[in-house]
Amino acid sequence: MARPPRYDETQLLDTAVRIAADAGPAAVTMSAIARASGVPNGSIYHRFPQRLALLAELWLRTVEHFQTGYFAALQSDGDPLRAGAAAARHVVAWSRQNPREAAVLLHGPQSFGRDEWPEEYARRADDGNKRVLEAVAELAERGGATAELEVDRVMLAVIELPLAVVRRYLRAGRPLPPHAEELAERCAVDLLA
Amino acid sequence: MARPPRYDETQLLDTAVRIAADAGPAAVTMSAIARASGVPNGSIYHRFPQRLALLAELWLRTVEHFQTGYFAALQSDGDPLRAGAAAARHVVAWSRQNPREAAVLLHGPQSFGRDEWPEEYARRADDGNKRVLEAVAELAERGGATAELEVDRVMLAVIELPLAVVRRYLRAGRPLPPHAEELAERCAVDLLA
DNA sequence: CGCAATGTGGAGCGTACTCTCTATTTCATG
DNA sequence: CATGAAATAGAGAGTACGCTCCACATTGCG
Repeated sequence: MARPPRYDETQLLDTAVRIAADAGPAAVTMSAIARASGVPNGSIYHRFPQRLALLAELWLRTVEHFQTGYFAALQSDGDPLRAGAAAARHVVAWSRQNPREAAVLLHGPQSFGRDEWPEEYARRADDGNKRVLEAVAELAERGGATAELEVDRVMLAVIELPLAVVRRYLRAGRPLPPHAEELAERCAVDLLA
Repeated sequence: MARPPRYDETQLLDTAVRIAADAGPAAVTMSAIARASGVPNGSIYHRFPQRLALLAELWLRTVEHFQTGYFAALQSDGDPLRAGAAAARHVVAWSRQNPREAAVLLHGPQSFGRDEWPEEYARRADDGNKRVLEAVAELAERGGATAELEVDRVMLAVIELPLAVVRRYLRAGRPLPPHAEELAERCAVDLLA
């Protein structure tokens, strides 16, 4: 016995991602989302109690979307070298298929107000981070890397380095070249070997 | 026959760098600089005609400061492998000595309004970029790399990868660990070999 | 000392943004 | 059809920021 919702969070977050990718996180204002989506100002506050909650959801939705595929790639192969290669390749491939979400990822949580998020969101972000760190640490162990410097190198190979490849092109406003996956995978393998 | 200046650009830019490093580029407002430096609002506009000019100078001063040492490292050795290793190590060492400026570097020019800079500043930024690209391309050539994928790999090894090492720690708010230089150099060598 | 030249300092205008508040709309149900 | 729960819509209060303006201060020089 109630009026059905006319807008949903997804629609608003999609608009917010588009704005963030095109004009940076600072441009993701409630007014901008209202203008771009046609949803009135007040209706947005019906879905998100405050701007920081919207930014937090925007970040978490994006990073969690990324991580599902990333974990799958990391565990796709028993051989740690091949698993690492698959993970590195996945980062680039996913970014190619989701360039706007990739742009969000590259900005990092701080740009979306991470330090002022309500506890609940901060915890969700920490959990996700922890899962990634554990998965990569396990990969390093399977590969025989134990020293801190060795683990750092694995982390670099399967996360930071492929992201650096993506960043290099997206920051310049250019699309990813066809050989980007190849580049990231080969470099990752070289660092892991 | 005139009143001597009481404040100078350096003082204001130093404050701006501190704010940018601690709270992000968006926090670098004219009001924030005025509050943090004790220089009145109006006096800042005596040095910088508009906010974007200040942001542009902040970015350019930082990146040019970085590049002087970087070029020296790139040309420090005739052997391309050793030169690349020195460059990678320099990126980390410089970031360790200048953590706030390094934080600025990691944000990238877009975060400082690059797309809306007056022509003059945009050109200066382009020139600096071009010099770096040329220097790295020359290094790649000396190392026998000619294919586009090979040049990209060199670019990754001597710029993006060491920056990724720095980013990993600074983004988390932690200081660079003692072995960071070693990590960046070894990984760079592996990618160059 | 008076003058010209340059720098200062802070009040304040216009704008944009976050968030609130409330009248209004919509729909399942009795 | 009347009712009430849930959602909408948009005006507007409060705040911060970019930038302007101009009365005033500080110097070197004649």
